[in-house]
Amino acid sequence: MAGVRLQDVAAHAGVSMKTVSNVVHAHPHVSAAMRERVQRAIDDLGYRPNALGRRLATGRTGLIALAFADVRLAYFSELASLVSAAAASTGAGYRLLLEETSGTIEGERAVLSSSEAGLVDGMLFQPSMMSSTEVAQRRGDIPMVLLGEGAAPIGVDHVMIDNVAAANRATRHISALGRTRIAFVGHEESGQSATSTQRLIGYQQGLEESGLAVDMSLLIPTQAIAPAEAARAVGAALDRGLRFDGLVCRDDLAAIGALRALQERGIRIPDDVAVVGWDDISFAAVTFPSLTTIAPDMPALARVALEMLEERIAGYTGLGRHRLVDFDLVVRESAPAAPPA
Amino acid sequence: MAGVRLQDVAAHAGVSMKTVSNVVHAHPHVSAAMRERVQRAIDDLGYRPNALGRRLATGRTGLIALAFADVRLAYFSELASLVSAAAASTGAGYRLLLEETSGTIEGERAVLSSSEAGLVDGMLFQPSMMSSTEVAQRRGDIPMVLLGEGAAPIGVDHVMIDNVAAANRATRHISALGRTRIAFVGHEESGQSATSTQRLIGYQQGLEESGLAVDMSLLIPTQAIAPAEAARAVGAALDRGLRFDGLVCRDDLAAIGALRALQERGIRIPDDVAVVGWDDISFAAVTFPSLTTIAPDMPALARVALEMLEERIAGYTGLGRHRLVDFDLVVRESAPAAPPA
DNA sequence: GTGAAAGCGCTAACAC
DNA sequence: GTGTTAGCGCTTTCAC
Repeated sequence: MAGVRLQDVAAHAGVSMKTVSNVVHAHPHVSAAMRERVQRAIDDLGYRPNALGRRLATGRTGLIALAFADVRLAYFSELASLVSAAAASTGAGYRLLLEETSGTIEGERAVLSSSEAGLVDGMLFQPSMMSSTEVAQRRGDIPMVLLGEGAAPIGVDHVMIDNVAAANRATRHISALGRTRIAFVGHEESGQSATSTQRLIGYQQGLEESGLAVDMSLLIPTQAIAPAEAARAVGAALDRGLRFDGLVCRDDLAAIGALRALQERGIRIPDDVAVVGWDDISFAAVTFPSLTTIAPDMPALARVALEMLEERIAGYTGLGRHRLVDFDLVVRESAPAAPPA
Repeated sequence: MAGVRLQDVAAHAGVSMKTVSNVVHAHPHVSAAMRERVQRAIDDLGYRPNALGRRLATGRTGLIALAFADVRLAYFSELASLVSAAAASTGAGYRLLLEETSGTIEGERAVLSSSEAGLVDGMLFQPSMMSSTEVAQRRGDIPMVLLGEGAAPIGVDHVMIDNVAAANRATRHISALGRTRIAFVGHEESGQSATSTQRLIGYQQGLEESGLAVDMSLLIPTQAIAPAEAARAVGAALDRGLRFDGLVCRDDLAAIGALRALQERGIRIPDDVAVVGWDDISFAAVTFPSLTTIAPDMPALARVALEMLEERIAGYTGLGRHRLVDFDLVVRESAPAAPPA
């Protein structure tokens, strides 16, 4: 039955609204008899509290926005699922409002400047393009935690993994296999993201620590974050004669594309080229060969981000905190462990 | 500035709330001078209308729930992205609330019986387990459109593709390649879903129409909808001596797993076994070999579902409508087109 | 064209 | 323990 109000239940049970409210909220101080009487009225009428009324009165909506480029990217859908579960199991039982920015600056602006206030209690935002100054300007006063590699404004919390360290580790894993020409694929051709920049720095570090020279010709940029585009770029590089025996990929999507480009040309993985991906998306375990990849501790990331957001929602106004969560290198077939020395 | 109310703007501008409201809503009957004066006050104070107040007053929240098993499944994340875009571009500019059921009956119940009313204007729901009678009982009176293969209660709208026809088509595509032992993989071992049932019927039809006998031993069930599980099941079947030269997969996830199981054993695709998937998820185009697969017209599905939902939200109360959207067979490497006869 | 006032459904402080 | 009542911020009818 729609349109049954707290008022109606109270009238039906012959009590006041407050008493009904007490029963609905399982307040301790209600006599059993009263509780039963009210409950009967609730059931009779099929009463369901109206979320909006409650929310207006309490000022809390129980909703948090999760904003990122595109759910179709496996990394983000896995993040969304984790955050959704973590948010639901929090004390407040938050639900998730999904916001896609399509990775464009316009999309990101739209998400931040949505003219209405108060719809969500807070926001988890992974910018792709927006500078930290613009984030600072545009976010209203909504509690916010930033995800990912971009710099964070001074007052905003931020969670990420140490991308430089991870890329370094991936690169050294390949060099430990005795590979000496290690390429990198998947960074933007122009307008490079903070993510790519950090991973490239780590890659370079890894080469240097392995005693390998950095060779700019081994950098294979792509025009989009998509396997097909990575396949095209790697294929083109191979076809114009570029040779390498190891490949660090900006993400698993690039790795999957690279796998295809290599296999199409009869190049064996890992024998001829060892490949390391990034993100450990679920498909990484079932490609053939399966992908060795950097696995961010996603559950921790979701948890930490949500914890900080809850603190912000609760009123914490300290300076922006910067948290690193762990990562691991998951070793699979595309770049196996080095044989013991 | 937080906490600036319509009231405050009115006071600041020295006008009534109604006038401010008129300006905010770009009402025609406001003098230019007044409009400017009010606008200045809005800007001065940094006023942003509070979503909750508005929603309480209008009764519309501008939110719709999208409920399905798990966003991490590529089919669902692609659906979510499409629906999100379509919803945003609708007149009402709906935003998406993401609800995951984890494909369990408990999860589905939780989504339907969320005790609060009024949070969302309507709901798009793809049940995996719940019977149509239970859906009918549990959905309150919230406007709802069902997605997917399950039967719909009499009063509820429903969109899907013709699964029987699609499975038939997939099967005949393989038989047209001259294959005679065509297996099916990916249906549940027990507690079979409506989805699997319909696809199996179409598979059987396709065999019969191709003059092939149905052989129950060629049915390879899996214990979960996941590539790794399909790889295990197909691998086990091969290892115990099952032989087939064609494979219809319940979905692309099963197909990806099957690809791996076959390749691990040196079986060539499509030469030894032709494989057809289902859903045309983005990875289907970049596996090696790439997947021939059933491609539902997802944009149409999102559009039709949303249209019907909007009509329901607007008050339409007719009987449940049942809409089929188109599908196509996308031919790629894993099961190429038959050579001309 | 602009203003006053009555809700929308609920919560919570305060009184009984 | 239970009832009263004043909001939460906005929309909207109806006067002016």
